[in-house]
Amino acid sequence: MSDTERQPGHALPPAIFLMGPTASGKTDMAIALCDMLPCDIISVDSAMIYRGMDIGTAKPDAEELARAPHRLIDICDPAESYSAADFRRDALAEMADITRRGRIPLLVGGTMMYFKALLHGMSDLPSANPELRARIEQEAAEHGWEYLHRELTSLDPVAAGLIHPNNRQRLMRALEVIRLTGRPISEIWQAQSGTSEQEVVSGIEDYTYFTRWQADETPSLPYTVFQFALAPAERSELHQRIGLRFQAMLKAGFLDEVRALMKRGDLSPDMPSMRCVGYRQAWDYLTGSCDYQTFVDKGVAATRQLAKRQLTWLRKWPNVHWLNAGDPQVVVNALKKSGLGTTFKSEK
RNA sequence: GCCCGGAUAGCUCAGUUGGUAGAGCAGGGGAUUGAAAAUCCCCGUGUCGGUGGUUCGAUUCCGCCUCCGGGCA
Repeated sequence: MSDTERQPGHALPPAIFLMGPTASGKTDMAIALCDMLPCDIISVDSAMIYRGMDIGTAKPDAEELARAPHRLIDICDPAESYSAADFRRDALAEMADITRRGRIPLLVGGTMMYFKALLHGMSDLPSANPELRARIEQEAAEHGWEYLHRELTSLDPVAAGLIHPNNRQRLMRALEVIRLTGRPISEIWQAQSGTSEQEVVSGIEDYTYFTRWQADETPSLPYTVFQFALAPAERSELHQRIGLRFQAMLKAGFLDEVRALMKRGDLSPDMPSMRCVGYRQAWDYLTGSCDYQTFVDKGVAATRQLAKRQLTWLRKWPNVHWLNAGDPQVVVNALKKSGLGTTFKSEK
C-alpha cells in the first residue's frame, strides 16, 4: 500500500463509480447522468459482457444504448469465459481512452469483484488453465476433495487455512497456481504491490481542479475516484423491485431468449454464462427439471440472494457516498460540492 | 351424512415407544486475488390446529370441535 510512484504536482484524473445491488436503478441513473455531465459509461457487469443475453441481464435496450453508449457490454460469446483480471485490463484501457478525450469515465455495475480488482489491482498470477483444472477434477474424483485440501495444507498452509475444504472452486485455484508457478498462492498474494499502469494514463495531466473529496487512497488505480452506492433504504423495497422486474423480464420474452441460447447446442449449464442468475433456473425449467412456478420462485430468490451478496460487499466498502433515491442531480451536486463538474467543457 | 388421512418454523415435511422438537427451501449475517450473477461459511423457540380428559408430566395417548385432502353415499 505504498504510494511511491505517483508524481507530486500532477493530480489524478477523475472517475466515477456507480455501484449497487441488482434492480436498484443504476442503469437509469447512469444514463441520466450522461445528459448532465461529460461522462462515458463503462459497464462493470460480469453478465452483460455476453452477447445474446439481453433480457435476463437487464441490459439497456438499443434506444438507451444509442443515447448513452456502454463500453464492455457484448464483448464475449456465451461460450467464452472472462475474468476479473480481464476486466481490469479492459476497463483501464477504456478509462484511459475516455480520459484522453477529456471526458470522465463513469463505471456502472454490480459486479463488486470487478470494482475491487480495478481499484486495488490483482497479483501477478497465471490465468485459468482448463487442462490442469480437468486433471485436478479427475484427482478429486479419485481421492476426494478432502485429500486435495490436505495436499494444499502441506504445500501452502496459509492458503489452506483461508480456503474452506468445501470451497472447491478456490481450492482448485490455489492448487492450479502452485502447479503452474511452483510457488504458494499465498506468497504471491503477499508479494502484490502497486503495478505499473502509469503508462496507461500518460498524457492526461491537465486535471488540476478537484479536491480529494472521497478520493480513494490506494495507489493502484491512477484516478481520483468518486464512489456512489445506490440502494433503497429498505431491503423489502429492493425485494419488491426484484420481483416486479423478474415478471417484466418474463413478459419481455426471457424464456425465448434462453431457448435461443440452448438451441445453439454448444452451451452447457456449467459455463459461467449459463450460471448467471435467471439463466440457470430457466435452463432447469426448459429441460424439464422443474415446473414453471418453481422456476419463477427460484429465479426471484436467486436474484435476491445476489443482491444480498452485493450489499455485503458494499456495506464495508470504504469511501462510498450512499444514495437511496435514483435522482442523478444528487450525484451532480455531490461532485460540484467537491469542485468537480463545473470546469468541464461540455462538448456533447 | 359416514369412513379414512392430514393439521408441527414463512413454505414443504420429519420426529418425539409420553419428559415442550429438527431437516430442506426461503430469509438474515459473513467471506471474497483470472468462474464472482461464481463458490463457500455461520444463524432454527415454534400457543407442535382448538378444547376437555388420563398422567407427576401431553405436541405425543383418549374424547369432542374446527379446517384441509381423499373415499363412500
